Amino acid sequence: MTDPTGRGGRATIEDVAAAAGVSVATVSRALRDLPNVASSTKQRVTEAALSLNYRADPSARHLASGRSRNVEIAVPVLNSWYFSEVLAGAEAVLSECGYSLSISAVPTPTARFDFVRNAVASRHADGLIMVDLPLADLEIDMLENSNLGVFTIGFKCPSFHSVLVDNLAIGRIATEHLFDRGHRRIGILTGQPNDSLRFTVPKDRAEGYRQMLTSHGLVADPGLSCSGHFSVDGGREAMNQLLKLDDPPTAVFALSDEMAFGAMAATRDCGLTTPDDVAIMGVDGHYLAEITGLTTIDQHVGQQGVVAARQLVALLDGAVEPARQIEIESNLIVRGST
Amino acid sequence: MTDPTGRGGRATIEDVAAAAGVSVATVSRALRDLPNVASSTKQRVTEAALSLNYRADPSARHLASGRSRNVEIAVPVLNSWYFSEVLAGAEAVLSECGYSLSISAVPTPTARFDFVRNAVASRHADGLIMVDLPLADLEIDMLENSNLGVFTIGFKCPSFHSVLVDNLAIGRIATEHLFDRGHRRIGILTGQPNDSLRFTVPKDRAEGYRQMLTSHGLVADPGLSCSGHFSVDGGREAMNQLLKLDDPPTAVFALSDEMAFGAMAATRDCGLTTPDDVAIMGVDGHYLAEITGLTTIDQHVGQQGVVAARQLVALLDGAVEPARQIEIESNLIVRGST
DNA sequence: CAAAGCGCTGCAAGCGCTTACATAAGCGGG
DNA sequence: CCCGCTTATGTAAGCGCTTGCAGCGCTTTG
Repeated sequence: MTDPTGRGGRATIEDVAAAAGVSVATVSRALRDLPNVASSTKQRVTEAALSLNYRADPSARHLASGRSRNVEIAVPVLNSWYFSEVLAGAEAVLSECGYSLSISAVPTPTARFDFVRNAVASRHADGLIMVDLPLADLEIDMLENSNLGVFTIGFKCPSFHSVLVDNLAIGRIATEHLFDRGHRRIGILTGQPNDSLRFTVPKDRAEGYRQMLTSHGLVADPGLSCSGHFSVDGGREAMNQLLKLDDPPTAVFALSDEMAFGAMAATRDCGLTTPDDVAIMGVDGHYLAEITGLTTIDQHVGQQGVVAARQLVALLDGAVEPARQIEIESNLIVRGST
Repeated sequence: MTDPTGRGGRATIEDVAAAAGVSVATVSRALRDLPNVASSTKQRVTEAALSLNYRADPSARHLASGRSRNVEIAVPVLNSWYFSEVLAGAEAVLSECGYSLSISAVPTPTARFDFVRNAVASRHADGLIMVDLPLADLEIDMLENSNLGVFTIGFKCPSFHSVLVDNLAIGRIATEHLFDRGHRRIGILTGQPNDSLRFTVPKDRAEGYRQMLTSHGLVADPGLSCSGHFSVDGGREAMNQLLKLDDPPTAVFALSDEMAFGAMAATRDCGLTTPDDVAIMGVDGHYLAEITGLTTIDQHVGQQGVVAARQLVALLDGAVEPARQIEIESNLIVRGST
């Protein structure tokens, strides 16, 4: 088993062919379960491949067939709960389907442009999954002309398939929940207005919030809205702003769980308690929301990665025409913070 | 710019050669800054490549040169703060150095074996980074005979280069800190004894804890030690055990921040407060430790990924012989929980 | 019984690069 | 002025696969 070929444990298709007493073409066909291979031959080849620990070279395969069986996933940052959850979901499906997964962190518009251009030009992947990276027109153009399979997660792009949550509904459900709890002064911690990432997400959720207030005959008080970075610190700072008000809100809707964590910390630092002095809720279904008692709206992040990967594989394997837009359901989880 | 070649935006080296009026060999050399290319020629080639948006096909390059300029990183799970932090650090360095990054989740010993075998046989990467995945002898054998560059993070493996923290010291420092705070009944939340992942980590940290107690003339009371899964829930359950004791510890050393989060939740659920009723500290430098006021030992996880990647690139590029074992410093961060 | 069809296999031409090796200039010294 | 050396470029042989096509032996059919 240890290095039978003397080439670093690596056997080529020719070694297998020699061992099985057939041509390389037959080996290739047998190992890929193509038709027109006698079952006795297939068995001999399979055994030879197994005993040589043969695995087809992905690069050679790519070069010859035009398909790399690799997909690349781009996220704004890697060290974030949200994106690692997506990654985990996608990886599970892709490895299961025999695809390899490359990752890239794409933190700026420039990096995004370079990423797209490189993906199109180098063609090292058959498909792309872009997570929370709204594309510029030029980038869309390049991708459209590239015959790469493209899926987006977290933002809509008419040219490509996408996996989405209904952020409008999320905003409404959250606000409704706080309203049901008796709150009438409901604040909101939104994302940075000109945040280059997660573009439409905060906008839509905030819009849902406004809609729900309106439908209850309330008006969205701009004074109760504070924007910060989509992060723990952003939430903390924004919350501090709201708590400084003469008449602060009795409940706050944070647009992400991490912002909500920050808000809870800010609240605690001011000597206030949750939910008595101020109720707080977030969105995401963060794994620490349970432990911190945070009410949240679970948007099944891992599932988004799973679905996108599954559909992308279907697209690349040409089995079925996958749905162009898939909505992942989200659901309210009520905990102590409200 | 949009699809000048009519081939999905993809130009080959031949297109560039034609555009620059030279042979493909010259293009290849010019674009890789090899010597013996006239600077005028190099410029013409560079311009042609730019205007065609040419990027060498990585697979063709791999096939021809034997080097893939790809590294693969294997982690037990992807959706975990720790591993995503490592990933982020490694990705930043690798992409900077022109390497692509493939990832694999390797949750079981079987998966690990398959991963190693596949990496060796398919040879799709030049190098491997194994994070917290102690290798079996057979796997070490395969890798040794494979001329893949191998780096390990979080565990020692004499055959390969590794990036480590001094877990013994971490255990000592943590215990010392609690001792300094006046605690004499110091409990510990350790990892599962037969946890197939993060093998030696809990063992070493617990050993440091014991050493420090001993050096202060105390004995490690086995009754104050409780093992659970290296996770929030694991910490919570283990802490619940300790709190049920007739004479519970006044301070608890959790072997990871996530366990500490669980422990804090358990404490709160019992109506006790931190640090007055029981002090708690963790290890990691988790991004939510600050917000939760958790005293921790920052082990600079992202930095571990950075260093491993940087050294691996040096190894693969053959520039310098990288150090075989690199220790990342860790430092105590004192917060409200103690 | 010849022709046609089918199942299985081999041959060989690439896929887009890299890299030995060959070749062609240009240049200075004997 | 020729030889040998250096420098710049081209030629072509792969790298390890896939795949269109041809070919072989059989069975089926008119």
